[in-house]
Amino acid sequence: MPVHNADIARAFEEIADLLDIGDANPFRIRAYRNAARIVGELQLDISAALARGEDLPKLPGVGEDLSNKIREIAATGSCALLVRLRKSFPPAITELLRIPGLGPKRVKTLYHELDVQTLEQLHRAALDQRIRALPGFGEKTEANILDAVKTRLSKAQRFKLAVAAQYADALADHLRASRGADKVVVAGSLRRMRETVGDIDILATSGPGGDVMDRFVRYGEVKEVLARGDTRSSVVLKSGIQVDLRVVPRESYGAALHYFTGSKAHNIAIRRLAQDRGLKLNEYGIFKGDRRVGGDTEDSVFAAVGLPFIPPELREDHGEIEAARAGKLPRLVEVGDLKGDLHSHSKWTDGHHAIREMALAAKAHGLAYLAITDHSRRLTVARGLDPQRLRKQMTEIDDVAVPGITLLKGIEVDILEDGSLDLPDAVLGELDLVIAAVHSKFDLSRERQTERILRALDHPLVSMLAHPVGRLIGAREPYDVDMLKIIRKAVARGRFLELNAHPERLDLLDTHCRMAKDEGALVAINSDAHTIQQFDNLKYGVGQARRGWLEKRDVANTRPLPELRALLAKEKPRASAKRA
DNA sequence: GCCGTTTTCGGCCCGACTGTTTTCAGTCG
Repeated sequence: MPVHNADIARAFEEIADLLDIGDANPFRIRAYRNAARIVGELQLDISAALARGEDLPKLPGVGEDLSNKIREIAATGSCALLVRLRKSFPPAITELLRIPGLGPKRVKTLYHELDVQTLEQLHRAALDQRIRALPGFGEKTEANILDAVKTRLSKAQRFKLAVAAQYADALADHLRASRGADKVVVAGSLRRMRETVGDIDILATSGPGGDVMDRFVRYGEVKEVLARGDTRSSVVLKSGIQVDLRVVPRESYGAALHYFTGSKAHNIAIRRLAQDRGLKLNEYGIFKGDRRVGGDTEDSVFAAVGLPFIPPELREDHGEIEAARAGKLPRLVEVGDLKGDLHSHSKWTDGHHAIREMALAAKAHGLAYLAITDHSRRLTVARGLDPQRLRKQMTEIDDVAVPGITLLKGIEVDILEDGSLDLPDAVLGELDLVIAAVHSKFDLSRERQTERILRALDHPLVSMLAHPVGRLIGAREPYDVDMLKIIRKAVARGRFLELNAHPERLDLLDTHCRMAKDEGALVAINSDAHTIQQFDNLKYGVGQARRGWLEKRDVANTRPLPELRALLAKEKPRASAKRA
């Protein structure tokens, strides 16, 4: 059984948790948490690399000791320290740390005084009112614990970006009408365009005497107020999502926005840089001694540590600080760069609108070309097209003339289990582009699934691979594939990789975008629109692309139509020549 | 546990809110 990076990361997290409960040196604990994060986000498959005889790369914050532990876990699946720690505390106890309000100190007390080891025992202890008598606990704390355990036992969740954005935008609008409110902006992981968010962070600036905080906690959607202060409050909305609001003076806007946008790892790295320069950075500004030297804008925060502005999507401490210092930040792709959309559906299969309506909507979104790519026959639930209906559809596309936008004839053709395509070459050859997609047999082994897709990419008529890992966020796991092999095949054969912008897909993943860029692949950011409204989703695809460091030149559909056609033709020596 | 043209020892990001306390520990982001 191979040990994945995630397994190593999980082992380090558990060590950190157990050390935490055991009152270890906080900086030692931090070292393990840092290593867990670094390993968990690493592209390189560690155990595979070690198995090939390669050495571990130098990882920041991972020294000799932790490197040895990584090797140990990669080889054995565990490590001696973890085994030893598990003997000093019951292993399930780390679950208790996930309860909001419970940290290592309280968990330790609960364990020593009440022998609480599991969520169920915690629940029982709270119901029996045994917790309130403990030192440092009280009735209120006990009630909060009981509440938190109940929701935990039901389930905690993350929200999809597009869903959270709806709640956030509505609430931000509500707050903008506050007395004294100046700026109201959504920050946090939403601003960084993460595919899911755990909570919503909103920042407001206000002069004295404003009522932003009052309006916030009295907002009609609020189910519960978790905390209420002058500068910070937290609420839970009826939808279950938590929202934190921070209010700062106007001059602190930039420092607060930077701080509140995160990520945490990025913030820590930037604060270290500030420290190195004898500066102190907090959410109120940049300080030299007691003197405030900046912080009104985010630019001033970066400038204080000698860096250019770093776009929010890059702020994960994934090399953006080093790139900024070297003047090598990417110029990230923007929504306005998109000239067309290469994946959409119509009433012919499972779309909801006619081809003409889709064309008008795409044009209204500023696009110059749109590919109609309905499903192929195997997808019977979508009334997939057989060659006959596909040819009929081509005729209709020829007849639909919407000035200002060009329609391309395409298909989203199923990749069958053996890697062959669901329609004959003859009809595929008549199209402008062919998107190949996996819609069945998601659970093939990594080897077979990868081979299946590689074979499809080798097919001379294929232009692009749709939603490469096939996951549905929160609903279906990605299929197991060797993405590096797939990306390299796409490069070798001149195929595009899709970044499907549908909020439930966002597939390519951000990490795969970066891999694709490094390998020189071309990505196409497509809406996969099934309705005229869904062209709006392109912004989420662009957000994901930006998280993956993609620039305009990395994205195929930023090209004007003639260039795109040339790419499609060049990379597919086919059709006319073949039929001749 | 990591790290270093000011350091191989002594630092390690920084502040807000809650609840239980009478001045602050614990937790969170």
